[in-house]
Amino acid sequence: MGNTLRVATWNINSLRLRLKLLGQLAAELKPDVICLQETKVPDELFPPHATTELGYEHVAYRGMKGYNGVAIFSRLPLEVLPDTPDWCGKGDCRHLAVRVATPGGPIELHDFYVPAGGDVADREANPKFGHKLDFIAEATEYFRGRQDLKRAIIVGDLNIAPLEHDVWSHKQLLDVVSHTPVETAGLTTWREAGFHDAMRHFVPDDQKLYTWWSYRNRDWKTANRGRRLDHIWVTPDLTPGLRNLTVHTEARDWPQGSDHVPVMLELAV
DNA sequence: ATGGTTGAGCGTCAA
Repeated sequence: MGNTLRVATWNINSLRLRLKLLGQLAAELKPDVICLQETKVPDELFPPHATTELGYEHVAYRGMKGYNGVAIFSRLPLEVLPDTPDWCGKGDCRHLAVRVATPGGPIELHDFYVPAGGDVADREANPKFGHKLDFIAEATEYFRGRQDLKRAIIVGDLNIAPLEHDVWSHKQLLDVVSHTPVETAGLTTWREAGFHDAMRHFVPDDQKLYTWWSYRNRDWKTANRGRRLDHIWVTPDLTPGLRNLTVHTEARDWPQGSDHVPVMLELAV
């Protein structure tokens, strides 16, 4: 009934290396829109036919050499939102916002790749951690300034696992970047600036939910030391339309796969 | 406290 939209998000960790896997994602989940992070490809080297060959006629990307990079593939027409902030003034290709033309009206979609923050959870000792906290604070202020926002979705690798059961061991990860109290509080404050956690809408807070398993565990499935670093948030007006969530865990076993797995939300729009 | 692995692209840096 009505129009449903299937929105997927995936930290692909190199677009060019995993084009075939992107095709597998498209075939298995059949998303209408795919948001990618860590594409690691400068715009001038973006594979020109990658999107149309997969059936996505509309594409937007913002990439740079070596690191970062975001891209959005869509079956529906896209319009890139101009004048989005240059977060922390770094020009580092961590955000892309588009307007997706759905039959039910436009949806504003934000694709984020939040800084990982380095290894030491101290902004004095580790500037990368400070950058992460500053990025979160800027994003919070930006969305606080848009209190009227409706029909909007935030997806991406936010590099923070906010809840106790978003990590394999809450106690053992309290000092580990991605699950420290200052980060989880910061991410929650950002989300509460106007969004609902669409993944936890489907999976209760007391159940484990992961989207990332480190490459450094040889047998990731047995160890199962995962974290929920990837997120999908929606504005409250969209919550009655939430229909289904897929965390495509089997993608962690794809040959030469990413350390993140795709997540897809289906919602009536 | 450390190490474990991966990708970009050729130094290491970032994750």
